[in-house]
Amino acid sequence: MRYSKLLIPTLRDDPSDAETISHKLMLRAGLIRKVAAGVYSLLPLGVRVLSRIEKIIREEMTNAGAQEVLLPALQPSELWEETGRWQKYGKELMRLQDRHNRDFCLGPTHEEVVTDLVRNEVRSYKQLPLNLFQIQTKFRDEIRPRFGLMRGREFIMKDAYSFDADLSAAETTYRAMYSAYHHIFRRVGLHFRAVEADSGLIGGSSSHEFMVLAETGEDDIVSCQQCEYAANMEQAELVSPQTRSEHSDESMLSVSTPNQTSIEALSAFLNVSKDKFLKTLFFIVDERPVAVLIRGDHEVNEIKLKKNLNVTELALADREAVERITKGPVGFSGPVGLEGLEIIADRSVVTGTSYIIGANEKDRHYRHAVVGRDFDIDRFFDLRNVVPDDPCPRCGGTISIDRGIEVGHVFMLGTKYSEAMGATFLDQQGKSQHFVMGCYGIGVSRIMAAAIEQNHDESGIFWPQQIAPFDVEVIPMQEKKEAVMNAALEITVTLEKQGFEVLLEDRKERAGVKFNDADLLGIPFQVVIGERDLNEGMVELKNRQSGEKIRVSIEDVVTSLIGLRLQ
RNA sequence: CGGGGUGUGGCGCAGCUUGGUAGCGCGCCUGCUUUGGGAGCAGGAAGCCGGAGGUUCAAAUCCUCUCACCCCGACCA
Repeated sequence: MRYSKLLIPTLRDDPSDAETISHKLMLRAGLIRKVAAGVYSLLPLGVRVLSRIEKIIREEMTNAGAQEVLLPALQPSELWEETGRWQKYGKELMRLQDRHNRDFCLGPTHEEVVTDLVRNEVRSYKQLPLNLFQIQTKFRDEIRPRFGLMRGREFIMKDAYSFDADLSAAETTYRAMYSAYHHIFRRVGLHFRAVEADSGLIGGSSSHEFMVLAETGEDDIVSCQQCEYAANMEQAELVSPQTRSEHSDESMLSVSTPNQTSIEALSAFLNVSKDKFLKTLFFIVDERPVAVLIRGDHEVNEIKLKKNLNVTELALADREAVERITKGPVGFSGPVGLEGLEIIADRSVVTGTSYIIGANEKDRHYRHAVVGRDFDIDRFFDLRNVVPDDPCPRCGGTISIDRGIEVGHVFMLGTKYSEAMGATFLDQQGKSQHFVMGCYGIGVSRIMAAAIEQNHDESGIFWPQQIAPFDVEVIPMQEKKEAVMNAALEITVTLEKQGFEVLLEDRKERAGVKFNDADLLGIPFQVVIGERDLNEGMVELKNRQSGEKIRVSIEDVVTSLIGLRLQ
């Protein structure tokens, strides 16, 4: 393919509205252009990358026994009413009405549509297992779209839904998908890790996320240095709390702490380490307040809080609510004297231990407040995020916390949707049973962004071979010289015959421009053809990632590249 | 939604404090020269200064309102 015929609008400067590496480079390399916040056009090079990713996904999904369908993006509200998600999905659901004022949404996910399809068409256990997948545009009105393709309001997703006769069959399917996902992410050339995850709004029992390790990731991953344990921070369990017994025989003492409203500030002001404090936070659960106590050096994990309280919605109380509950200003809240609400605490808060707490009074805190003596806690749970000092919940080993980008997610759904929508089949005994379902997502467009996050340098992108927009870029230095251009054409044709996709840099540009753009685009190999070398029958072969350049004879170029190509 | 920031030729920015002819670099078009890591010279095209209202003889600049986008937090592939 000729460069001069392709729309590859590269940019010299970083665009002002991009912050992350992948976002900047996708704009600079002419892969995407923004249309609105979280909405992008994919340009020819972007589409080529995407197609290659899709091809790998299709192959692996098909190998794992799934079959491709294409479900509608436009979906009627009725189906969503059946599962209750028309209400529950909230503002993230892109809703619209047709000319008859009937409600529709643009699908953020397809459990409803696929379950509807299967309940209508599948009657017998003999038709199971069934696993349907599609690669399609999803719509989510994200609270905050960001980082280009990383979190868009419209994005391309591969989603698959499996239907099995019973739990053990469903688990077999789940494992097959889990392993197919490993193949997929290995083939697209990403460094990733599968971690235990929360199942979120989609619901269901067990779930794993596939995380690409990268600084710019939006998730924290907890993983053990010694054993195989790895989990999303949202999910990461904590075993027995570290028991600290700081008994104090002194009675509770009110101290002056003018304007010290944060643990950070208090710790400095009183010269006491943060773990000696107890934070008192208020959450509104089903319109009722709950006080949550947690050590000053810890953070509340809202996912765990929701699970332990067995609710799906909760919110941090606003200033007004806090003042009503504590009868004191925000920033000085404490558990002493609170009435009419449940007080719960993280398990690291230990009965009999003395802490510094808010006094529910402006500019005052209490020292020597002892749990069980000066105030009581109704219930203890695992409520906090893991911190680097915590032991691995499985083996007690050392853990590390890294950033990751979620590119895939597999869920065991069970019968949640089949029950809600009355999707049943007849088993061998002729008895009606609900399908046991699983669902499996991959952020296809996000993989493109994640790949760049992992594969770039100061000059630009270096694509993993398997998903690069082209395999080789052929660069004639003096495109006007007939001999040079002929050699370039000849090499291009020969490579194409060998199955390479080749970008021929035929633009009338200076050498520097071609080199810099080539490095920016990140095609894995560059064949540089210059008059000087050509007179000796040689060309230059450059590996974009390593920067290594070798001189090879024209006859050997193709052979060399075949040797370098990953199968 | 809360907090912070930015909107000026295609891209990156200056000008705004102290109102008075809209500017710079890159890119783009023409020509000549150059040609192995973002060329030089000459000529040229291109901007309702995000939008609306106001103040003023006069607004990119001051005031009010609005919209869009980016970043930090709660959601997720």
